[in-house]
Amino acid sequence: MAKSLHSKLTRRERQIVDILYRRRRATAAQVMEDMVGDVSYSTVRTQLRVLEEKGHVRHDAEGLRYVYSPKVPRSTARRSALTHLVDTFFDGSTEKVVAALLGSDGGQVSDDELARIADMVAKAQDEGEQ
Amino acid sequence: MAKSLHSKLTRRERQIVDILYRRRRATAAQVMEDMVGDVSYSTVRTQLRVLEEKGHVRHDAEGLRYVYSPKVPRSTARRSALTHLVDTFFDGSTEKVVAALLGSDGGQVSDDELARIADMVAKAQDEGEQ
DNA sequence: GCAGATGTGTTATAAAAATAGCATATGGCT
DNA sequence: AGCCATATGCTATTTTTATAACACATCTGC
Repeated sequence: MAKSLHSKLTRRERQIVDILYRRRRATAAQVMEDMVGDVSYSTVRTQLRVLEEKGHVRHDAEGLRYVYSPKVPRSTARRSALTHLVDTFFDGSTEKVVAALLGSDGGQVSDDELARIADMVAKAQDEGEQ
Repeated sequence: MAKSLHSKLTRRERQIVDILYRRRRATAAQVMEDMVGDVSYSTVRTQLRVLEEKGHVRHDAEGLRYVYSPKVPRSTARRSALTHLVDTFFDGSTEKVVAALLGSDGGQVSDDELARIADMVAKAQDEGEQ
């Protein structure tokens, strides 16, 4: 099994990369905005640079400023994270994840809801993955 | 939004706690077995102790030895992790996660498969969550 | 009842991570 | 042209993490 990309990042690094995945791309200033707790701009920049050195992140120089983005494609990271989560918390059971996703109120899944699943899945598939 | 429990753990700590979630409960020796790379028994024990001090893990003294388990209920950690993953990689879209789970071969979802989802969900719900 | 395997308690230390300061460059605005 | 806000480049330092050694306790089989 391919080891998750995950595991090589430190706490802060993970936090930053996650922000980049959410935003797709962001400047140091934007990343800083999204950080919990207060971290100096300088610190964030340093982390981004280190992340780049380690090969986890890249930047495009846009005019003057750097716009950072994760080097690993979102779809790849996604699958990796999903696999890890399913293994760790759901005994490798896809069904259990689906159940957890749908039963977020802790309640039962009605027939109507099942019908909705079909629609959701079909729709998501149509959208095509970036 | 409640911040994920996740974020407070270091890399190794996260790795260890994940092992505990997979196994539900484990001795230091068992945790060591599951660790990637080789880490000494002593190291693992130290980490477990630190995790316990920090309140992430607890142990039951069973006869002589300690059996460790995560302090945060699996179901809670689960939901938290799932939420974080959905937000980070799936734009908060439950549908997209379901699609990713089902389309693991990158292919389309057939009607048969949709029928299977219904079964899976119903089954998972029956099992009831621990 | 003793030797060896398997545990725990405690403490030390090297390595890595997190944080941030200072110097300098650029772009826009008046 | 000069100033200010916003950037980057480089470097230093503190804090945290990760690792493991050593000492002592308990159980097990002979």
